Amino acid sequence: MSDTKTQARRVFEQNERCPIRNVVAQIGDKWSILILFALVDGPDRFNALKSRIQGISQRMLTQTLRDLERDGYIKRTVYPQVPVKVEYELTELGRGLAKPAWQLVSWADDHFDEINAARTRYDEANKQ
Amino acid sequence: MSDTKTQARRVFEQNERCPIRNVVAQIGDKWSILILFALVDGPDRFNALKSRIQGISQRMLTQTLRDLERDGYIKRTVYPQVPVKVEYELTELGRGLAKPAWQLVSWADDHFDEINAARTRYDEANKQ
DNA sequence: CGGAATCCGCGTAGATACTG
DNA sequence: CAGTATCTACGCGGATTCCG
Repeated sequence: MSDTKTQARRVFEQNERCPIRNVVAQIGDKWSILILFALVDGPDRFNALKSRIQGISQRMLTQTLRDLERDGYIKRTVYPQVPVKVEYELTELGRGLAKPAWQLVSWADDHFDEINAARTRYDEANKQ
Repeated sequence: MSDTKTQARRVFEQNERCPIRNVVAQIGDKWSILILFALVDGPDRFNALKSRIQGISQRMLTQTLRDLERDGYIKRTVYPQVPVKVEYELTELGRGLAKPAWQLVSWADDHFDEINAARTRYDEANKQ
C-alpha cells in the first residue's frame, strides 16, 4: 500500500522518467500490443506477421518492430540466405510485458458489452 | 488456455468489435490512464485535476473526461451553486479497469531501468 | 523477402480567447 | 469555476516507389 502510494505520486510527474507516461506512449500506439500478442506463440517472419495483422502497412510494421526491439521486447534475427529470412521473437522482457498487457485486454474483452452499453446510453442521452 | 486461444485469434481482426484494438484506441491515448489513476483515491474537481495532472490542457482534460464518461468509466456530477462545482469520480467499471491498468504500469515501473538499458544499448549499437 | 525513402493527408492536441 | 469555440501545427500513419 505504501508502495502503491509511492507509485501513485509518480503518476503525475511530467518528467520523462515517469514510467506511466513512458509505457503508455510506447505501447499505447496503434500496433505495438497487436505485434506483441502476435509473437507470444513463437517467432515469426516479417511478411507472415504482416499478413496476420490485418490492416498494418509495411512501413508501420517495420517501424513498430524497430521500436519494440529498441526497448528490448523483441529480438531480431537475420538468416543470411537468398532471399533473406528475418525472424522476430519475444525476449524474456517482452514475454513479461505480455502478461499484464493480456490481463488488461482480457478485462476489456470481458466488459466489452458493458462499455458499449454505456456508450449507447451516453449517445442517446446527448443526441440532438 | 483454450479460452486464451480463443481470444488470441480475435487479436488480429480488423473488426471494429475487436476488443484489443478498441481498448488500446480508447485508453492508450496520452491522458486517459493518467486521469483514471488521478481518480482512484476518490472524486475530484475539474481544476483540481488539471493542476494535479501536469501538462494537460483544459481542452484535453475536458475531452478525455467526456470520452471516459461516455464509456462508463467516470461519473460526472454538477452541483448547481455559484460558481458551479463539478465533480468527477470513477464508476464501478472505472475502478475495475484501473486494476489491470495498474498491473501494467506497475510492471513498467519495475522494469523501467531494464528498458532504458536496452534503449541505450540499441542506440549505442546503431549510432553514427 | 524484407526492408528504406519519399510524399502527403488527416486527425490529435496545443494555444488562445471568450462565456454561463 | 468549468467549460466552449476557433485556429493552427505537428506528427502519425497510409500509399507508393525503389533497393540489396
